[in-house]
Amino acid sequence: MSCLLSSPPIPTLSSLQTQNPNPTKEEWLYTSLKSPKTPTQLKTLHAQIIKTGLTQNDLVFGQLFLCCSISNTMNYARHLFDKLHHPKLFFYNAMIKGYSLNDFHQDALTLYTLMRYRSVTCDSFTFPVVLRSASTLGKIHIGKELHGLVLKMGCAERLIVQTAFIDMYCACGLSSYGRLVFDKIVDKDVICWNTMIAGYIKCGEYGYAKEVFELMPVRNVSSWNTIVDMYCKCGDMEMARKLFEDMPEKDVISWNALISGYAKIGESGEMRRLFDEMPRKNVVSWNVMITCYVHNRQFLEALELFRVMQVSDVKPNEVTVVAVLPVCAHLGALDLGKWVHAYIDRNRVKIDVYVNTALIDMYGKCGSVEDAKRVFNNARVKDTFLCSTMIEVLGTHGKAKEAFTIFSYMRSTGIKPNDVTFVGLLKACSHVGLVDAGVKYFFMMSEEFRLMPKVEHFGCMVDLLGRAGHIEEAHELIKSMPMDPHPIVWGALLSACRIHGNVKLAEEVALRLIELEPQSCGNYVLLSNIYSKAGRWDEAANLRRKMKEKGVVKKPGCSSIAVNNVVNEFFAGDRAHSRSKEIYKKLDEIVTRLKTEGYAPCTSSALHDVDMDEKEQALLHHSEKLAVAFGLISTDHKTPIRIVKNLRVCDDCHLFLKMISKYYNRQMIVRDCNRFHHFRDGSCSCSDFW
DNA sequence: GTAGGGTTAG
Repeated sequence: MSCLLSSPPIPTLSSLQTQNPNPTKEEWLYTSLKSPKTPTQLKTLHAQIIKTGLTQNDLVFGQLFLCCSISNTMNYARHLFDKLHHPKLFFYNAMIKGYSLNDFHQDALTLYTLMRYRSVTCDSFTFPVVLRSASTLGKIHIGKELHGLVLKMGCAERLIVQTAFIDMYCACGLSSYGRLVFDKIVDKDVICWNTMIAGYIKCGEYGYAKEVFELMPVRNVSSWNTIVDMYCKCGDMEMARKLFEDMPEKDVISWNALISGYAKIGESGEMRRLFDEMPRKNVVSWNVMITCYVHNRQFLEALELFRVMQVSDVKPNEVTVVAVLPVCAHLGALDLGKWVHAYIDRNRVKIDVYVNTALIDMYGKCGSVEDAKRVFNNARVKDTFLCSTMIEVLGTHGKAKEAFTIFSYMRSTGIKPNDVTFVGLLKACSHVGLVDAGVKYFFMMSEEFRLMPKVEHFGCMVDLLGRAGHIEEAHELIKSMPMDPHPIVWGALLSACRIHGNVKLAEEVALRLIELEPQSCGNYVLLSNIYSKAGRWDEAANLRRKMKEKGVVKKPGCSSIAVNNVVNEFFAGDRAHSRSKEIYKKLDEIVTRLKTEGYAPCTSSALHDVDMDEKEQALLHHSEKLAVAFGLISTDHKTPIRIVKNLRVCDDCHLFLKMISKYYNRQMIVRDCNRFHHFRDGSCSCSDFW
């Protein structure tokens, strides 16, 4: 839908008249076809071409194909193409070029094969385009065949064709073949040299790249940029910096290359200095910066830069929003995410499969499955990533059946699942306890799709079996794993033991885990909770002493809630918020109210070795309780409260939230570190199973 | 020919 919005309208006759007072119908149509169109507009234009009798006019009709390609509607172009009885070479070229520009390289190659089968002779316009597709897909046999053909046809001397061969061979990993072509060329231009250098870099042969660079008789900015980027890619920033300083002239790409070099090694300080210093910035400069901040988990810096970018003279594009959306996802800031989505529509940012994937992930992680589904259904291009993301979202929200439907969709449309797809499916099964389905998918992976289960898949299976109470089977599965079980796998077994009260095995597993990752607090906390629940206070105390000795600090619980686009963070017992007084007052009121309804704090969740009263206090000031209290005083009663927590929700908070949803008649959506809880009318979507 | 992008087990 947003694609419809993003197409500029067809220019009217009057708007063109300012440049050309009397355009002919032909000129008018040709000009119209220069900018992207919606499918409806394309149909209208096609009808006009037929009406005007211009179907024989290669220039106008060919432009229609090219217009389809810039409008992302290659299906329509193909529909028109298939109606032609004997398509001319010109139309094959236009179609292949269209496919290639839209990155449908397989379609480009298939059409090329059809063309050969129909004995249509290619020309020098066909070769570079087909070569590009062949090299992108690494189809060396097509590349070689083309090479033979070109030699036979005698158009091998064209520099552009030669250059395309160098590129193709190098992209297929055969730099020595590329070098043979390169060496035979008599009048090499600078593009040819640059392609050879880039080819060596693609093959990881940096030494040769440098050698060719030094041999160049004339270098342009691109040559320097390529070589500077090469040093950045290897992380040799010293050399990159030296070359950058030596460059006779620099353009924005030179600066971007260097900045992204610092970004890659995480030196955000030096990156920022250069960014502030550069004379002119383009959209890539901003994107490199924002992406780097996101990767370094400097989310607030990323958002701030995105804000500054909007008042700069550079417009954000699809790459920018793909960088920013994960920030919303991470913060669970639904309103902010929705704002970015609206921004995309309002500013006609191109919506491609990356943007859609990021949107689905954002909506999923912000708790709005409905919005995620809407984006999925409207997505014109669906690929493995997009579908896997949708499956993952449905799974974490406990909608296993719908996740299976997406998987069936993938199978019926030929979208190949990958290992991540199966992680999503297995997770979906384990959240709702569908053991049989999980086992089915686990075996399907290798038997039907030739994907070997990785440690992640074993982790999911242990979780699935363990949660459903098949603890022994889960344990057996770990023992039978072909690889070393990652601590996460043992962790899955441990939490199963916790749910099903298997103290004996829990102890064994937890001690092993503590040995494996002595600095991770979670294992101590889990085991200590298990001891406390079993009334083994001494051992719980012992464990805490051990923790202290090893200098392990308990990761503080932190919950965040976004109100009016401001993210409010709360730590347990935190009094830093500006409305702290009101929040604690509200919390007192809630507790008093819920106690009259039968709420009794379940103190076994508290780790502290203190008396009952203090234990209760610590419990009552858990971060999610503070966040909920804040939500209740700062939003109206119809607004669902959305909270993101960094740890797992404890038993007590879970009960507390269920009761609030009933007695305060409030919907609450809580994302903990591994799933969603939708609280409503006194119950939770996880069925107390988490 | 050169800079920037999406999913992943406790």
